[in-house]
Amino acid sequence: RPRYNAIIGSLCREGKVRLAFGLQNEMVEKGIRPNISTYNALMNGLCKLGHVEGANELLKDIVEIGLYPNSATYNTLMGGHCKRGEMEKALGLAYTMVKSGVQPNLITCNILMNGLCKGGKMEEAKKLLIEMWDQHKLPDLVTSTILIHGYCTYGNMQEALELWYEMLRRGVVPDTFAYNVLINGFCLDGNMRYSSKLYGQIIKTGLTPDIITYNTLIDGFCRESDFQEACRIYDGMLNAGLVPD
RNA sequence: GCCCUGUUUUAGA
Repeated sequence: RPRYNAIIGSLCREGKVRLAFGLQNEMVEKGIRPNISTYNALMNGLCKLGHVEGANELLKDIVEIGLYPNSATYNTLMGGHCKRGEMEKALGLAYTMVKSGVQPNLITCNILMNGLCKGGKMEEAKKLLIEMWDQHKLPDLVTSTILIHGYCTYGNMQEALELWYEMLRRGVVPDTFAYNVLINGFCLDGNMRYSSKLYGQIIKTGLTPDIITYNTLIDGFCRESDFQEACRIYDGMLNAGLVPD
């Protein structure tokens, strides 16, 4: 069963939901009962395609079968609503979740945080962050990256930097993903000196810049009409053994 | 090694 779930999970992540449902049928035919993780994966696939109502129907099936929705079940649905900007529904689900005796976890918070930031509700996001501290759900790298991305998107680089340093002070270690977010923020801000500095930091800390790091920098230099530097970055990318996408 | 959260580029309307 775990093997089926793993395959169904990755199919759903790629949006091949039809195939995933086919595999689920195959499981049943072989007498393997799909468990909650199987259904969570399928719900995730539907949500990724924007079919949140389909995922909701699946939730009803889950309960009818006698399976118990867990935190991943609710998190998946909440993420689907957040992606459509339906924050009220997402928050309503958080309430349903608690009422059903399922504890929201850090991922629940991160999903809500992302929904708020993407919707431009940075004040609400800040409130959620405070509430997380109160509930002893310490923000992790993902939480911080979401908030930093939010501030970068709205051009508030000083707030983004403050959060970055606050995160470092807490001993959270950024990965290439997090660096990419901040680099992009400075690129959008036209501050290629800082972007380049951060690129250097990635390497200095023993991390590896990825294709997105390079794409971001190339785009940043092109926006500044510094095509010479953009080409140098491009060459650096090839030297690093990466293939342009 | 079963499921859920964070990053780049995207014309027109």
